[in-house]
Amino acid sequence: MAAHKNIERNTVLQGDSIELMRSLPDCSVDLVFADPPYNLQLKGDLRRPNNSLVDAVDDAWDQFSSFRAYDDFSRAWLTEAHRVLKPDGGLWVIGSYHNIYRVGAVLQDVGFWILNDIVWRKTNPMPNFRGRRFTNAHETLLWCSKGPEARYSFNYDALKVANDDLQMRSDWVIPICSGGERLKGEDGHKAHPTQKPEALLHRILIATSAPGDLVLDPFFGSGTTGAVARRLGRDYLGLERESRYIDAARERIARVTPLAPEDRQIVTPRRQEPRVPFGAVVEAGLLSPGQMVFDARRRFMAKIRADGSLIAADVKGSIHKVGAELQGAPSCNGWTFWHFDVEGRSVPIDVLRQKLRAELN
Amino acid sequence: MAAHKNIERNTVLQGDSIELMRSLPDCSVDLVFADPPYNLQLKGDLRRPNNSLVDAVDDAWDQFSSFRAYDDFSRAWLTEAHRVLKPDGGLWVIGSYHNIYRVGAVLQDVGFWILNDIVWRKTNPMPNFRGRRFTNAHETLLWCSKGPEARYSFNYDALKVANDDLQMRSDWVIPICSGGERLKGEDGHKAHPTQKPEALLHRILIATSAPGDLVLDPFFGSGTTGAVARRLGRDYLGLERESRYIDAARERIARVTPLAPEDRQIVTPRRQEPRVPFGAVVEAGLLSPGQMVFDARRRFMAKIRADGSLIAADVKGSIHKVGAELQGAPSCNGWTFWHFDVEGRSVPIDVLRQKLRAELN
DNA sequence: TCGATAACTGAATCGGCAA
DNA sequence: TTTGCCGATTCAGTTATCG
Repeated sequence: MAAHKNIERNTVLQGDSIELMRSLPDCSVDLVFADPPYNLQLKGDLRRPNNSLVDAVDDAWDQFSSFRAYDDFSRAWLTEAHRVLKPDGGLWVIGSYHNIYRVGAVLQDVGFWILNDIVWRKTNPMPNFRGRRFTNAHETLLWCSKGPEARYSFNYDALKVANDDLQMRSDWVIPICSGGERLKGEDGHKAHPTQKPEALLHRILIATSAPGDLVLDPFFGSGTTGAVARRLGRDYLGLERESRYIDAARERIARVTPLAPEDRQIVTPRRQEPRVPFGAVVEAGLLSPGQMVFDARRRFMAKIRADGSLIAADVKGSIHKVGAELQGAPSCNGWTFWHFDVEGRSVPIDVLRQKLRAELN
Repeated sequence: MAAHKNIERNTVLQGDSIELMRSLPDCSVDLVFADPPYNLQLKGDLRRPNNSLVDAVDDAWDQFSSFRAYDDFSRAWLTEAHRVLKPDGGLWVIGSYHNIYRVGAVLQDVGFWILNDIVWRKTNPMPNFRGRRFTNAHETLLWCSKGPEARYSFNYDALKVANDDLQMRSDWVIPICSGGERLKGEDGHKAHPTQKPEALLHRILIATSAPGDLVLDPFFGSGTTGAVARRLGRDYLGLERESRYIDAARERIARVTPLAPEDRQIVTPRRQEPRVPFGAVVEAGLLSPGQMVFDARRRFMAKIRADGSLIAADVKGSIHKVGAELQGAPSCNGWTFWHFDVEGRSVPIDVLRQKLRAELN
């Protein structure tokens, strides 16, 4: 067996993912997040009805000669991921219908055990311009443990609180990565063709890792995993072949401010409420972990945490629960109770739900 | 090759799905809908495509042998489905994370071409009682053509209209089958463990079949496919092993009232409207040779000639070709690009085509 | 400076028919 | 089998431009 290096944390290694993984020791990472090439098989150009050209993913790294070749590639990196993962660790893989059925079958063959498949429902997908199919409005994530009997970590209560005390479902509604979050090169063009939204990684890391955990991303790309890991106090190790992506990722991660430990804490049990969850408001960046909220008359204050829970003195939980307990009331509608500051004016957080609701539906 | 029977329509055949499919002729069905089992008792059930028995019984019952056995089963029925399907036919398969990645990989291996994966998002899924995973709130459907170059039928316009004039997306929000729709046995218990909602089949049949089409369901179960096919004026052929399910399904389908042909009509696909050449508009005197047409913003002008061609400076040809060349675009729909004056207002020439179409019926 | 409007963009397996 | 032509086809945004 090859000599395995100790892992240096919070770095990006340049090279072939599979070879680099072979240099890592057994059972050394807590979580793997992988966004492998999708093997899109695009033929000609595609134009919008207004004749503009769609900027397709036609990079060499996404080209495979056959399903067989793609399966071999998948088996190679998934085998290494399995070896490198701690016994109680977790694996996440994201893909589309082009590749996820290949990847899913191979990861089962390699020994991983699927815990859930998660659907990322995009609020703003690209339309089907020719009207030949359904709008391809989602991507799929597979969440796995190391084997059928393996233990795994899942912060059930944190997610439930972030989801307004309802169990988090297997379908997640999150916009695609665009606007200010999207990394641009010096030419103003997108720095990476398939940058993932930070909200997606935020939910994944909150759900299935703890502060101090080591997260391996073998297809690091623009470094979304690293950026969110750093913000949430997780360590990361990125593997990436293209130096231009590595440069962009390093710069991006350096700009991230890690949250204070108390702001990334998660809660202990409890429960109830309706649609657009407060956690989504936090994930969307409309409010930030660490930011304060208060009631209309400023008698009570609470601090927002990374999982979408609130904390005030000895009370912690959902926006509803914390509001109720502070008032000594049996219940409370946190959406209308809690406010935040916009240029000195106090505004109920419900406006953010309405804003998000408009986006999500 | 075995002698293949002619297909009797709107019946349920009792027996092993794979064997029964082998008795059907090549290229004889328009659509396959399959809800394959995945809780198989791997005891002598499974046969390879060559009809040999899978030895899952004797092997140590491990993950690998069970996946292999399930793959063999999937390959066998998907191979037959592919053979039996017409060249322009479609395939739908529904499954959950337990089996859909096996099925998806095998159907690609067998030659099917994935057109979309569809997420059936359940509004009322069963909660995760132990709180160890995300609420499993969806199932996955795969929609395929017979191959990468194959044609397929898709009623784009009907779906768009049904969706408030927005393209139908790949995520469908549909409640699970319960209440009055759920078949009950004499004991009051559900008659079938995985009865699918009729709303799901309704959308599938409207989207990818036409009245009179033959729909094959090799795992007929409670007969949802048959019931919806009958209501929508499609023919069905069900295959099912268990006689108790067949009895329930036949009774159920007999109670269905087929829609009147005019009620199952869908919007006329715009692509299928009768073709009207621009020359016919000129011949009908709706526009005159010598008259000028121009684009909406009056950046380009052209003159109509007697043969129904346009001329602008050094460019001449069809309404489409001249529009494309003037814009420097690869193509152009001349009907919507070119306008003419009616009482000072600028109107696309497409209104004249529609007028002519109405006269021609 | 501001509001209205135009232009641009996103992991996309995106024609059919006749000659 | 290949070529050429007809003509059908987009949603939710963000950024840039114009008045």
